[in-house]
Amino acid sequence: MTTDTPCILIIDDEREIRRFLRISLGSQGFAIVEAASGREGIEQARESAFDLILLDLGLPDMDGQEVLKSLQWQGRAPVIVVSVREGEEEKVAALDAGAIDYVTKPFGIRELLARIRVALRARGGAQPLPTQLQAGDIEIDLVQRRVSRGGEVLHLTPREYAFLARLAQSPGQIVTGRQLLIELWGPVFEHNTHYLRILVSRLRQKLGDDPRTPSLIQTEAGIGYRLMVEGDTAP
Amino acid sequence: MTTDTPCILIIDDEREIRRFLRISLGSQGFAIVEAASGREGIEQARESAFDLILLDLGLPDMDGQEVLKSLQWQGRAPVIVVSVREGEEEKVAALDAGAIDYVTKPFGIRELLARIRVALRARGGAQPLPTQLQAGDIEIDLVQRRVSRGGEVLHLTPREYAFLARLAQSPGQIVTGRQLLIELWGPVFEHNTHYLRILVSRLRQKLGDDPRTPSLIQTEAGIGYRLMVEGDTAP
DNA sequence: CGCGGTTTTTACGAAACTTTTACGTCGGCC
DNA sequence: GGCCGACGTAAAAGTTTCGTAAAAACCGCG
Repeated sequence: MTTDTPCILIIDDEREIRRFLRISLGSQGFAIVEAASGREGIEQARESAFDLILLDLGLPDMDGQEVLKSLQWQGRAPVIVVSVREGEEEKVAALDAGAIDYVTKPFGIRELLARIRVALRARGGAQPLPTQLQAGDIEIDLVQRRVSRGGEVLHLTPREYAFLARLAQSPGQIVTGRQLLIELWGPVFEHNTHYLRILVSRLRQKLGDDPRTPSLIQTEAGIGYRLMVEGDTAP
Repeated sequence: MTTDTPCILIIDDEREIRRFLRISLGSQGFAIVEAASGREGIEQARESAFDLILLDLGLPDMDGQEVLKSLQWQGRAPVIVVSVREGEEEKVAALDAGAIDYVTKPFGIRELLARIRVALRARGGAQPLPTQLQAGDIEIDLVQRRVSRGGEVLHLTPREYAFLARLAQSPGQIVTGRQLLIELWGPVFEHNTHYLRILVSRLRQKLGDDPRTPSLIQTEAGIGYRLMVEGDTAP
């Protein structure tokens, strides 16, 4: 369940809403399962484990409170209620019935996404290693601001770390030399490409990466650099 | 801490709001502590453990995001943001900065109470924060406000202890010099970096830590400091 | 007021980091 | 082959950041 692609169950009877959510959430890297009725939703939730459930309270076949209650079992996924009803009593009832959040339609998708992130953070974020990625025998921990090689901690200068962290934020993708210069030094330094070469040289030495056959920091001549990673655990 | 009377910290500059919340929440059996400024709030939060923090983003002395960031250490209390600003960007920024909920003023007190119950409910399953940690032959007890070396209690000045305690609250992580200055001295002292150097120098002497090969307080030049603790190499 | 403990100011040598400078390498192309 | 451009490496020079000591200002307290 809590793999690199969080799985979300959407329980809503309106086809349009489901479509909207499926597209919006899907583009954020979530796996989506849909249910068009309370009965179907409860069934789905029983059958497989989800990381989060989005529940519309205004379902035709069952009372929202009933559905909420049915979703409360051990090891359940957190439920965010999405509803047209703004009444305070509704909200209190839903929250006290086990929902962890209540969003009223129409809602901003960006806010909903942020609240989903909160819910997922609260659920799996208890572990002390949320944003960590591996590339060969190199480990990059963006929370602890630490890079280690085979368990041994490496000491990187601020610039070196900033460079590596920037590449790590776009794992596997090319980052333009120009972009790196602008982001790390400022727009004025856009053309000081030799800064990058020196930085990369020192970094490769510290990381133990052969520039002839680089397995970590790859040079794309005339373009920029890219960080090769394996099975990245993106946030 | 998590006894039968949950303790809530209210950070808001408006006296009326504080009064209203104190009465409303107090009648529900919560213990209330108030802070009228961001700085005071951060201090309170650092000194004692709360079950929940209610934070107004529109504080006069500090930027809301700054306060929120400063409240994000290990074993922290969940933060519910209370704000007059309705903008979606504001909400997203606050939620992504670590808040677990965002309520816009004016709010219904019943809804706020329900959301508080949700937050406390979620916290129940959280891991107990380490109030005592070891680093080499140094022992730090955050409850008793005591630091000892090989069983012998060390005498630290208030500033020295505050510094060490702040590092201890994010064990293994880097704490920015800027952040330390803001949290220990106030936003005005953001650039007095030499305060930190002097403090660290005296601390290392007392703790018996060689600055050339520090095993306790590690300097990350240009960034900040980090406290090395037992088993810090992330599993 | 004077006192002990603490914080802040002041000053300077040492260390770390960045930038400059210089030179070597690889590969394409006339 | 030899020139050229893009890249990699090494070491020196320059700049910023650190660590430490000592003196001065501050502060609560008897």
